[in-house]
Amino acid sequence: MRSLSDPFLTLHDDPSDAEVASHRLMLRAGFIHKIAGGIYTYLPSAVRVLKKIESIVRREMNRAGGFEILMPSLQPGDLWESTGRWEKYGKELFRLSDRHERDFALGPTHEEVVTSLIASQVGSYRQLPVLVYQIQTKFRDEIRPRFGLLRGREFIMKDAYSFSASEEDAKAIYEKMQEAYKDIFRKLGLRARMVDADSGLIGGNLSHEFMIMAPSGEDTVVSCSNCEWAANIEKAEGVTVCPVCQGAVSRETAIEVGHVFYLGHKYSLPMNGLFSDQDGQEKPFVMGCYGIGISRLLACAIEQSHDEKGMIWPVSMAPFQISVLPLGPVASENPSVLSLIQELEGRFPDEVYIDDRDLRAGVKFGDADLKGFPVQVICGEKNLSAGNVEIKVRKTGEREILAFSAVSGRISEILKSLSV
RNA sequence: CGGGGCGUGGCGCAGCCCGGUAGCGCACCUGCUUUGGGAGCAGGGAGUCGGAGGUUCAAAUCCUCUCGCCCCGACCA
Repeated sequence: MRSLSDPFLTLHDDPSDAEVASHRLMLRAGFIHKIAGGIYTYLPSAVRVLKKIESIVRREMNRAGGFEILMPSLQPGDLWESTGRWEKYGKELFRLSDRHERDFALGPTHEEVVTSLIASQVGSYRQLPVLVYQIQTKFRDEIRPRFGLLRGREFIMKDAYSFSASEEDAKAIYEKMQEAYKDIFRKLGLRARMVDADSGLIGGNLSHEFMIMAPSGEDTVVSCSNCEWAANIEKAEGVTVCPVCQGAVSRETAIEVGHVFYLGHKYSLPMNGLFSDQDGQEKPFVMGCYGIGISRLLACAIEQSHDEKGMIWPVSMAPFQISVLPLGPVASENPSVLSLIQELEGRFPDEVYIDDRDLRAGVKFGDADLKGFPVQVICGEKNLSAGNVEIKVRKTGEREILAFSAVSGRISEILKSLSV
């Protein structure tokens, strides 16, 4: 991709209405555009990150035996009546009515829709367990949307739902999903921590959250300095010593990026989600549900990895892995540079961003650091005339001067070393 | 919903207290010079001052109402 054709500008000044790093940097770097409070357009760079997050999530969900579906956002009110949540969900549910005055909701979550789906498709224990998931836009009329993509009224979520014949089977899936989530965050290059959690409006009596430690977090995690125990403060109110090993506990702010719930019969009972068991008896599905905030992860990655100059993307999520900066008027026409670009595009397909704008070096450096692609290839005239180019690693600031022929091989090594 | 703050070209702001018909920096367009860390000169385009009422000869400025946005608290991926 070439920068000349990129219509979305970067900003030199910080936007006045953004406080936290991810919000500020995404506005400055041209990743998002606000249309109303808590509602954003994702611009090309952000979309590329979202697609990368989605593809990692999708791969792990499929590996865990999930089937991808896509349920409607527009949901009939009666469905919500059937579980009592039309009342209980309160003001956070976006409600609307059609031309016949029938009630509808914009889905904030999909337990009702998915339970009615599976109830209609699955009648026998032989068909169980079932794991379905989707990646979709959710709507929640938040009390206070804030911090850009960290708390929006419209956001992208991966939600998965499991249906099992027995409690044991259901707990096995629950544990499998915990492992899948750990894999996902590790592959994304994020440091996440699993903690005991309260299950809130979704319900059930067992749940764990996945937390990204960050000063801008709205949650507080209480954790033991001695063993692995950790919990959301909501769950660990008043706790002064670790309940497992009696060790000392400390508190840290964090951002919730994933949540797994063991639901039991909470939705299957009121909604008549029944199957015939081995003994011919009708029994309710034992359910679980599992969410990951996809668009929130985009913001979290920045919260967890940035400096005063801008974003520092992990290789797995970077909009582009490589940016090429030809400096000066003749560098972008230089035949060696052109063939280097061609070579890079061949070896790293769709991962090369070329800043071929006719701008001063400082502007290009500033934008490259702001956008934070992992490796910068700097083609300045002095190095060019000696047959060399410079490589800079965004994360460490390390620079190397290399012959043209060595560049793409060296970048491969660097990307690999950054990925672990 | 309570408390605080803010709405003036795309972005950041000044002007408001003390009314006189809109200004600065960045960005954008044209030309010349410049070219390894956010260049210089010259010229140019762009704003119903969030909206509606009111006071006044005259309102960005004063008054009333309203809408929106941000931050702090009670909810959540």
